This record gives sequence, C-alpha cells and structure tokens, in this order.
Amino acid sequence: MIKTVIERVISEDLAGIWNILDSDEKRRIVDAFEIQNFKKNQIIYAEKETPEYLWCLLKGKVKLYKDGVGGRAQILRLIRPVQYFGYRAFFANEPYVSTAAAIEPSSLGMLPMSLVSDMISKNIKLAWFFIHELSRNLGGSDTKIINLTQKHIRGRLAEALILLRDNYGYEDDNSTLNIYMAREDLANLSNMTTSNAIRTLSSFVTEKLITVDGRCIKILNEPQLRKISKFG
Amino acid sequence: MIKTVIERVISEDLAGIWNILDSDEKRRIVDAFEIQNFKKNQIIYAEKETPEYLWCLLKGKVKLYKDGVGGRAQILRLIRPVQYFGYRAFFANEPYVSTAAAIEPSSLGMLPMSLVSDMISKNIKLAWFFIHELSRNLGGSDTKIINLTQKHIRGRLAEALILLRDNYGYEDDNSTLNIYMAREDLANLSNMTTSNAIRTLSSFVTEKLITVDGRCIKILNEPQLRKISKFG
DNA sequence: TTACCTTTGTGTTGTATAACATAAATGTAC
DNA sequence: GTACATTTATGTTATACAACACAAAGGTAA
Repeated sequence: MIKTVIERVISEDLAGIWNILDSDEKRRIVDAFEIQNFKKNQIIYAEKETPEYLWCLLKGKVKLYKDGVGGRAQILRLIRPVQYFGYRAFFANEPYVSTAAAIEPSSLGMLPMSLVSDMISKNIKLAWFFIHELSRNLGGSDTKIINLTQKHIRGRLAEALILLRDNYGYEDDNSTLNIYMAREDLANLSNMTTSNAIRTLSSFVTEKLITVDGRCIKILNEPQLRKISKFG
Repeated sequence: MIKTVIERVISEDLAGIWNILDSDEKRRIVDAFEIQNFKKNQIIYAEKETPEYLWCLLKGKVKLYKDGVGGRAQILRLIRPVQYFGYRAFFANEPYVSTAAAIEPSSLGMLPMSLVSDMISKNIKLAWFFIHELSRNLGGSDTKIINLTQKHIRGRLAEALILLRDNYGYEDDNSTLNIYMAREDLANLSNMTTSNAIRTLSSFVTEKLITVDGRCIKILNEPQLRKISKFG
C-alpha cells in the first residue's frame, strides 16, 4: 500500500532526479524510501547532529535556520515541495550547521545518505544534480550575506517579501503570498527584531505597497518592493 | 620548457585531484593548463562576467569579494595555494556573483571549465572532489552569515583575525600572521568601516591581545581572541 | 629631495536599530 | 465560556556603529 504511494512519488514527483536510475537501482530507492510527517514547528533535524538522511519535502513548507547569539535565529533557506535538503553536511563530512523545522504541517521523504552516496558513485547524472544544487545554494548564500549586512531594514524586509513571493508564489488572486509566517519568522528572515519587522510591515501598508490581514500578506506593488529591496 | 613546469605542478602540487586521472586524461590537462601571473590588487575575474575557467592558486593570496551598496565590499572567501576557485558560477550556470583579486603578487593556473566538466563526467572521484568542496564552502558561507549579522564589532574583527590565522597560518615565530592586509581589507572582511577596524585593532593592542607594526600583526593571546570571536 | 597620493589614526556628531516596556488582539486549553 | 499564553502592535530610551572631518604617517614618482 504505502510502497505504492512511494513508487508513484518516486516515478512522478521526483522524476527529475531518480528517472536517471535503472529499474534495479530504482527498486533500491523505493525500498529504502520512508515517509514521515511533521507538525507545525516540529524540528526535523538540529544543528550539531550527525547527518544521516537525504530529506525530500513532499508537502508543506520547511525552514533551515541557525541560532545565533542571544537566542536570535537567522533563517538561511526556505524549502518548498519538491526540494531536497539535509545533504550538505553529510557531503562536507561534518555535523549540521543549521536546524530544519516545519513551518506548517509537512510530509517528508527520507533516504539514507549512504544509499544516496552509492547512487551518486554509480550515476554521474546524480552527481551533477548535487553539484548543480550546491553551486546554486552557495551563490545564494554569498548574495544573502550582502543583503543582510549592507541593506537597511526596509530593504531587508522588502527582500524577504520578494523571496517569499519567488519561493512560494501567489495564491489564485495573483497577489496574496502563499505562505503565512509569524512576524518573528519574518524578522528572522531579514535579520531584525520582531518589533522592527512589525513596524516596517506597517510602513509598507501605509505606503500601499502591501496589505496585511493577520498573517496574510497581499503584495500590491511588487515593482516598487523590488526597488526598495535593491536599496531603499 | 613551460609544459615541463606544468607537468611537475600537476603531478606534484595538484596531486590530490588529478592523480585520479589516467595518463591520457592527464595529458589533456597538461596541454590545456595555462599559467598566468597577477600583480597585487589585480582583478582575476569580476562579478557578472561569464565563468570560463577553473582557477588554481599556485602562489600568492587571492580574495573573493562582492561589492555592496555604496561602494562597500564584503570579502567572502580567502584563497591560499593550492586551492581551486571560480567553478561555482559555471556549475550553477550563472554569471559570477563575486570578484576575484590578488591580494599580493600571485601565480595562477587556469583550465577551461568545459574540459573540467568532461573530466568530471568521466571521473566520479573528481565529481566527489567538487561535491565535497562546494559542501564545505556552503557550510562556511552559512556560518559566516551569523558571524557578520549577529556579532558585535569586536567579535567580528576577532573572528577575522582567527580566520587569517587558520587560513594562512603563522610565520616561523609562531605568532605573526602570515598575511599583510590593508586595514580596509580587514574591515571588508569583518563588515565594518575602515575607521572602526583601525580603532578596534588599537583596542586589541591595548588589551595585549595582539601587537601591530604597520600591516604586520602578531597574535599574543589566541585563546582570548577566539573567546571574543565567539561573542565578546 | 620635493610633491603628491594613499593609508592610518583619532576625535566628534548623527542615526539606524536594538532593547525595553506595556497594551491590545488573537489563539489555545480546559 | 473563561483563563492563560502567545503574538501583534506601538511608544520610549539607549547605544553601537556609520559618517564625517581632519591630521599624521607612510609610499611612490618625478
């Protein structure tokens, strides 16, 4: 029963990666693949733990964050379905440097990294997949450093909103962000205190760049927001 | 003549990577490998350019940095011999997001990325080398984000000094940093203004953590400096 | 040498943003 | 529904750091 679901997932959703494999290899993946569900805010893995699994977000939303000094966290990356994560630390041969947690109820697939390693060694295309992913993430991380260190509060928050838009898109109305984050998460995404995230969000409302209803954010003027994120 | 030097470099210095290759492949590398010299402060490649070469620092020191708003630069990574760089953007299929420049007179080897790609496809070990490197860099980049955004000035400068120590080591006296950077570079490494880098450096001298003579920095109390870098 | 430019050093002022305080609104458990 | 915890909101104060100004020292070129 369950394995059927997994087979469907592997042959459809995860097509991009695993279709490369021959049927024998695919069987090994299917047999090893496990699905696990996480509640909102539940931790998937934590900093300093030893990486063992390749995680694949099937449904929901996940944040990768790092706790800094004085309890302040910095969100490093946001994951959407179907994306893979949790492999970097394993490849680097070091403990996790960040923590993964579900932002909303989520379904995840897990695959032992040892198996993934084997597969990579046998399939150069799989190797290329990870080289490509790691390279894109590294570029993003380097760019993020500039955003977080050199831009002012308004620029950083605008950047965060644009990131949410690019990452999770709009709802059917073509303007409501398809993610409902706490102000604190918004703050942790843009390197500021929660108070300042709230305040700056209010300014954006006053300037008619967005509307806010609880955690529901509508983007009214995306071009202007992008402009501010470039520096405003 | 020149090719002989290159063959020596490839079979000795670069052993780690290229020894994996068989002699036929090695010949292709040797034939394509070119050495180029750079003067102090000379730019090797610039942000937004299209990546074409794998660069290999043979001698000297190189910084990878990114220009931010208002002319302020952020140093992202420091390269020492024998390290490779310039490949990330190519793998990500995007223009460079950072600029590479020689900190001091440097000798670099260059190899067309197209050739490197070919070799990776043929040699899973080479693929693993880049997966490993990218993974380590990504972890470093993520960690750097916390350092630069959450630590105070003293912590950030201490961190930078420790980085220089870990990256380039000490001279024979076991305490003088083996790199002579302008105060501005030190500032760009630790996300602060040049004035504040100078000021904070002076404080460290007063506190007998270091001594300074021009650009020559001696570390007197490394443990305490590491403590400050963790947050002080 | 002199002239000039860059780097280093230090003091002063201004400001962005954190820290703190407190209240209202919202969500959650019983 | 009531009680309690959490999240959101807003005002006030404090401060770390940038911005600016200027001088001294050091490098570099004629």
